[in-house]
Amino acid sequence: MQQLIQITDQLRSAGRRITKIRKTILQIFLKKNTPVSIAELLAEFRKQKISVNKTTLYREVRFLKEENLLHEIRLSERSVRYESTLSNHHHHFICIKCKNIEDVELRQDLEIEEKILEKNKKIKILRHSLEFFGLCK
Amino acid sequence: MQQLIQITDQLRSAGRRITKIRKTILQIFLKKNTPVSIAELLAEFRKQKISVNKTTLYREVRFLKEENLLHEIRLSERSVRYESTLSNHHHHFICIKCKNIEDVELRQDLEIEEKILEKNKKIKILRHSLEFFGLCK
DNA sequence: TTATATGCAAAGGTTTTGCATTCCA
DNA sequence: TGGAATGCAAAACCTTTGCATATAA
Repeated sequence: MQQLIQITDQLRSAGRRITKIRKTILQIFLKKNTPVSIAELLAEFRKQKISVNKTTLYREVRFLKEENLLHEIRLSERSVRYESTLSNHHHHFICIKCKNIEDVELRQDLEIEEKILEKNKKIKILRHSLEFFGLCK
Repeated sequence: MQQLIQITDQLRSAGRRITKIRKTILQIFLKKNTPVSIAELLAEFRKQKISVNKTTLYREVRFLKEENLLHEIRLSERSVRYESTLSNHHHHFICIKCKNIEDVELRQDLEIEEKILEKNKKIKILRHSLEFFGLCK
């Protein structure tokens, strides 16, 4: 996987180590295309029979966020979710019944609206987060 | 306040009581135009020297949400925020430095995009949540 | 060999629950 | 008077912290 090598090189040159746990986390995020919670990460580790402490996962995920490799998403649940920053920019559709999360893309994204807002309000927009809620099936 | 009378009538005819606490909560939400957290509600009660327990606030806010009078917003912080459903549909801009929240409106909202998504994905969209993050001043 | 990564236990912050009591219609 | 609302304490849940130990480079 090209992306994984690129990331591990980046981390290594910043003096970080590529441990089994860190590599597994990166692989999970590169494989999944919907946002992942810590609980789901833990479950995936259990499934792969790799032992890990939840504190480590919390710490890792925060670290990867600081490295700009993950970003945070808060949906209508307590726990936070994370998603790889390497996937194309997109939004989410969440089914309020089955809680399933799907990626969605807009035909035309929000750059134009952002430019207008920046000008009118004299602000600088760095990112946005857009979620649609409804029913699937 | 016209809106308050309308709401209290609605609640009363559903067999609910208009207590001082409930009325105060409603007034706070009708006055504020940005999303309010439980901690902020508590502070506002203290300011008005009205005694209230935080459990009551959590319960009230959930009740008002079930009555479709409030809806929930999750920004990049632990606690949930609530906002009156009676205010015009809008989005939010959050300054990542000073944490200030501002209402923003799009020149053209997302109905068209929603229709396209509904058709392409065979889903039903009920609502959306859009937040911009950046820097103010 | 040494800074980085991990595990464990405990603490912290937010939200919910159970139950007894109060109070509005 | 009876159902609704409230308060209080404790529990539940998610996340962070402190510190000791292990480990990759």
